Amino acid sequence: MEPNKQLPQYRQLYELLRRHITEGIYQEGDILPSEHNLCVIHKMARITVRHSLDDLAKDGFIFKRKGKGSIVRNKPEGIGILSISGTTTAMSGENLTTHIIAGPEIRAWSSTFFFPLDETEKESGMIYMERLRLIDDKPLFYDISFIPNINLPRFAARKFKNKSLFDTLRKFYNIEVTGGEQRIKAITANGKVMEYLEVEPNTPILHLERKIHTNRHPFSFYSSLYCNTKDYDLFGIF
Amino acid sequence: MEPNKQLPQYRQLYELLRRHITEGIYQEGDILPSEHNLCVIHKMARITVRHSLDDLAKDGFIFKRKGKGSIVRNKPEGIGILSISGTTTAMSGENLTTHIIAGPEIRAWSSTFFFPLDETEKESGMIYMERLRLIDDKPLFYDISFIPNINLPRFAARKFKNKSLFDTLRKFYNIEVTGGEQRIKAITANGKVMEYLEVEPNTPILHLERKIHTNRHPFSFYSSLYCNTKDYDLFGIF
DNA sequence: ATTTACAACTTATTATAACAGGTTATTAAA
DNA sequence: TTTAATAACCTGTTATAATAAGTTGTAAAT
Repeated sequence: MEPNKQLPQYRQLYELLRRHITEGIYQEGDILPSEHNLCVIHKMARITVRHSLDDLAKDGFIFKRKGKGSIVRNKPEGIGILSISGTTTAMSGENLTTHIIAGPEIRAWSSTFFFPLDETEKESGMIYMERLRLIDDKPLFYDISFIPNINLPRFAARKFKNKSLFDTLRKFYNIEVTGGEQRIKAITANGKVMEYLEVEPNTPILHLERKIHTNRHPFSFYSSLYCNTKDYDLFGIF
Repeated sequence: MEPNKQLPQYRQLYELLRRHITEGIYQEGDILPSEHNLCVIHKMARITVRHSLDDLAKDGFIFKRKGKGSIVRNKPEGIGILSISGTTTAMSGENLTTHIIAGPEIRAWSSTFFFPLDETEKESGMIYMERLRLIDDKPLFYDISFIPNINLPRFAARKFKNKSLFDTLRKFYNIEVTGGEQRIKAITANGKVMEYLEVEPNTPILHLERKIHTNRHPFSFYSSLYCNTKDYDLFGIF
């Protein structure tokens, strides 16, 4: 139960290298230490190191060339929200703020929810939260979160301003995001979306409905995200 | 050089299981043979089997539960275009047709291409192709492909009607898609997009710009895809 | 000066092994 | 009958090892 045992080794190395890349210790075009060197440095088996590097590649931080090494990528211009990262960590460099519009508060599920729910989730109700993400004080995301109210003591009382929901879940509840599924479509702005994103009627808006899986089975949470892609694109790696 | 050595073992098993799932040999909720059993059946090491299963999970065909097994997923309603698969294979069950609008023909690159190009790509020109994908005779995708004209003999002469570009590249040129990057935004229909997708002006349309990486470094190809998400969502796993 | 051969790196793939911990069904105890 | 312990399965994680194959720089040969 010691804190460094909380995360599996491959995840620890992933987080370390990712931090070194985002902090600029490794820059674009730099070659990371070879897999063998990483083994020696961190006292890990090669397969463990490779697991970390494969995840870094999957998330777009590096690409690998046989016979050469693992090369740090040019950070994509867009927003990495389509990857596993939450929006806050993906935008670390820029002037991103978060505004709480509603909640967190406990509600009952809507009868027409956008993902199928199991009985446990339905019975427990959910924690509802509406947040607005702004870049340089211009609204960009309007995010509605639905979090099943299962063994999350004091959650509704927490403050989320400028904090990543992902980080909060990890830090206080040991919940790791392991993946998820999403539906994406283009809609036109109206009603609340129009109001919060401060756009004209019928502006095209990206709508994502996401189910986010965690390491605490079968705990998932849900997000309905509206994004004004006029100035920023969403960016993803596959 | 024997044909079954062309693909690495983990890829062969991936393709086999994927085919068995899409063909219905394994159905939703079924549990695949355990990793140990797959080892015995296919004479592979466990780590190789796991590589295959991890890829199947990444692409949304199965999910894994510790202590239980690898469970076949309910096929998502939407379109798995955000995964590594091309559109044709992702939609195998439904009435999907492809209509060639322009090309394939050799052109010069536009000076304002949506991804940065290296010198080799610029010098070689590209193969240009416009295709329309229809489901039940209703246009859904309008896809513009840009393929660097590097060592692809007779490519411009090939017929692509109802054939996946991905499959053609794999079959005739041994080019495997290994991943890619994409930018996503919502736009309003106008001009060609409006015409081909048969929508009213200002209909919201999903626009994807994709760079698709292959096993033949540094060969990538590019696609600009417009999608009418009125009746179908795009679906992705992360 | 140019080419070729080779050594020394790298990642890619595969193999075997072990232990931790979740799930399920059976068995034994209450 | 109900409950608790247990065995037998499963995946998750880590470790060590070996071979194949791509890349690069150096040294030898031309």
